[in-house]
Amino acid sequence: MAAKNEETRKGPWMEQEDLQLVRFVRLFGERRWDYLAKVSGLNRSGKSCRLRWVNYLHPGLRHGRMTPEEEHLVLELHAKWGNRWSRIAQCLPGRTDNEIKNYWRTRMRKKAQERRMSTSASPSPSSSSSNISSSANEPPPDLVMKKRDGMESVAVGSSLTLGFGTNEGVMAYSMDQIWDEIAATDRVSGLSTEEHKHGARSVASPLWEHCSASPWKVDDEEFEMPTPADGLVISSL
DNA sequence: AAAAATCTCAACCGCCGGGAT
DNA sequence: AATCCCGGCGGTTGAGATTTT
Repeated sequence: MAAKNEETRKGPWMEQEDLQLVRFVRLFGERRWDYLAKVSGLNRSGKSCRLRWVNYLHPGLRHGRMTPEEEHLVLELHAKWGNRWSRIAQCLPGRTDNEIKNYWRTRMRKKAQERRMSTSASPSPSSSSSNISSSANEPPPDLVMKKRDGMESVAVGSSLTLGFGTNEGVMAYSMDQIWDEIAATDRVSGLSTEEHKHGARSVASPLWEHCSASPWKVDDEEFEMPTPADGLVISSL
C-alpha cells in the first residue's frame, strides 16, 4: 500500500486554507469533518478542520479578552462543574471551550504564583491544605486581574490577526479579510460580505439551525442553565 | 535599546462514546 | 452482537506577542 498521497498538513493555517474550509463548511455544513477534509482538498485531518472552524472561523465567535461578567460566570460554572469546559462554554455565547480552558489555566497559574509568594512571605502552616495542586479544581474566592488590564480586546470583525510563516515570509490576515475574500470570489452569486458572515451559518448547517434559538445549545440532560436560584450571583447579566 | 521573563492562544494528541455497518 | 469510524472533549505544548527589567 502506498502511503497517503501526501502527508497531512499540520501547524498554523494559511489564509487559503481558511478560505477553502469556510467555503466547504458552507457547502456541507458543520459535520462529516473527515469527508469534508477529503473533498475540500485540504491536506488536513477532519479533526483539524473541525477544530479550526469551531475555535476560529465560526461566525458566531467572539475573540479577545473576557469581560468581567464572563470571568465571573466561568468561576461560578467551574465551581459547579469542574473542568467541563465544553459545558461551561455553552453558557458563554461566542466563547469556545479552548478559550475558557486557556483562560482558566492562565488564571490558575497566576493564582498559584501568588500563593507561592504569600506562603513564602508568611510561613503559615495551615496554608498547606490549599496548595497549588489542589487549587486546580477548586475555585478561588475572587478574581485577580493585575496585568494587561489596559489591553483592549479585539473583536473578530475588526482587527484580530494571525501571523504565520510562508515561503515568501511572514504574512498576517484578519477574519475580515477572509470574509472579504470569500465575498469577492463568490460575488457572482450575489451574496454580500455581511450575508456571508451570517449566511455561513444559516445556509450550511442544520446544526446551526438547531442552535439558532440558543446557539450554544446543551443537550446533556443533566444540564441546567445556572440561575441565581442555583446560588449563582451574576451581577449585570 | 536589548534581553529576559511572562502571558496568550492556536493547535495537536489521546481517549472515549455514539452511531453506522 | 461485534467491530469500525467519526466526532467531541479535556489535557498539553510551543510559538509568538507583550511586558518588565
